Amino acid sequence: MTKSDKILEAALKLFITDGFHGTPTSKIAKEAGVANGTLFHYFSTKEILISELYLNVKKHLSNYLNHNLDMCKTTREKSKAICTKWIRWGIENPDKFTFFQQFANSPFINSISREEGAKNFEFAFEIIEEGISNGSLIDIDKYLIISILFGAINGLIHFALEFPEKFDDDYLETGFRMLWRSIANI
Amino acid sequence: MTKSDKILEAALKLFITDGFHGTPTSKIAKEAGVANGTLFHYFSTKEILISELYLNVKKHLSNYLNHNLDMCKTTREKSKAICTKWIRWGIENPDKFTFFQQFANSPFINSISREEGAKNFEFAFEIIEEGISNGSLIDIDKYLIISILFGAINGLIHFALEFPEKFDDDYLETGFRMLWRSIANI
DNA sequence: GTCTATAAGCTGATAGAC
DNA sequence: GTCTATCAGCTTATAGAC
Repeated sequence: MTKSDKILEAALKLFITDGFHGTPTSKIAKEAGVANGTLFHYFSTKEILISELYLNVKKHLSNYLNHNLDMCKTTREKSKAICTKWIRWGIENPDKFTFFQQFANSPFINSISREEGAKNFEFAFEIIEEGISNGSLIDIDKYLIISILFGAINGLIHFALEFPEKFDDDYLETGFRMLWRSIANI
Repeated sequence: MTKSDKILEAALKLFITDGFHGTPTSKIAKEAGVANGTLFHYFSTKEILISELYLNVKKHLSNYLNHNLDMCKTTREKSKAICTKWIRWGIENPDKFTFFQQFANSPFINSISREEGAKNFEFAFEIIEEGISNGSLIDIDKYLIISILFGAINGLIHFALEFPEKFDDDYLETGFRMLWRSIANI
């Protein structure tokens, strides 16, 4: 593990407990086991460190969602794969999930363009588009479908993180059935 | 408007653009048109100021949701009233909504107990319970229903704030129909 | 209650040796 | 690339006059 990775890992851990501004760079360096100056060698400002961490986590999620996705044929299968994987990702990576939510609801997100935000997630939009044109999804704005889906998935992850004993395959089944009923054209 | 209210108003405005730690108390006082010391006369620490603001906003939302709710009879009517009002509240109070989201996803929320978080929203849980027992809602954990609903409503508000021209009565109709289909027992 | 003045402590970032 | 030493500026909070 490179020093750069150690710094990002330490930052993630501290950010979710103390917040962005509440975490001094000195503390990040200490937690990462590197000198203060080393941090600024890799990330010239604190803000750059934060956005690189965000891009990192976003990439990690999109890779996770994309994995083996081409094995699914119908819109429903693809949607199910994405939704359940997303929830799994949240449960398996609670720190990354929390950071993602924190960042998405922080003023930092404004410094990132909408294109950059949607980058690596084009495949999700394509699936929604495909579903609308083949008639399996209701015919409304694809961004609206994504917004609702995204919000509901966050809700499912929040619940499962709060009550871990209730999380199992059944939970994923039930959860997806609820999501699907809200967007399916039936 | 009291000085105390002016301080809270200024804090809300600054927090959503600069973040909690990114907003100095001196700036809040200046924006509110009061002296630095006056701020600490009303709120002995910055943290207390932040949580009081949160309780304030939460109360504002719950009052908004509760208004004339007893005119609704069925579970569906009550649910619809709450969901559409919640979305309206978000559109009419974008600053409060943004602050609420920011706070809910910040480390500050951890200093507040779950009971305190759910306070003033007991009526929503009661409606869900009622719906489950009278068979109009699917029979799953009420906290799960709330989590999904809450997430999806946030998604609907986010979308409407981003594309204000798409927000109208039709939007609320379509939005609620989607939410209802996911939780209704049909 | 409201203000001004102030301090102790911390923060992001730099300089320069190795 | 990595470290130590250091600073200039800002931050929360207090003290005390009015």
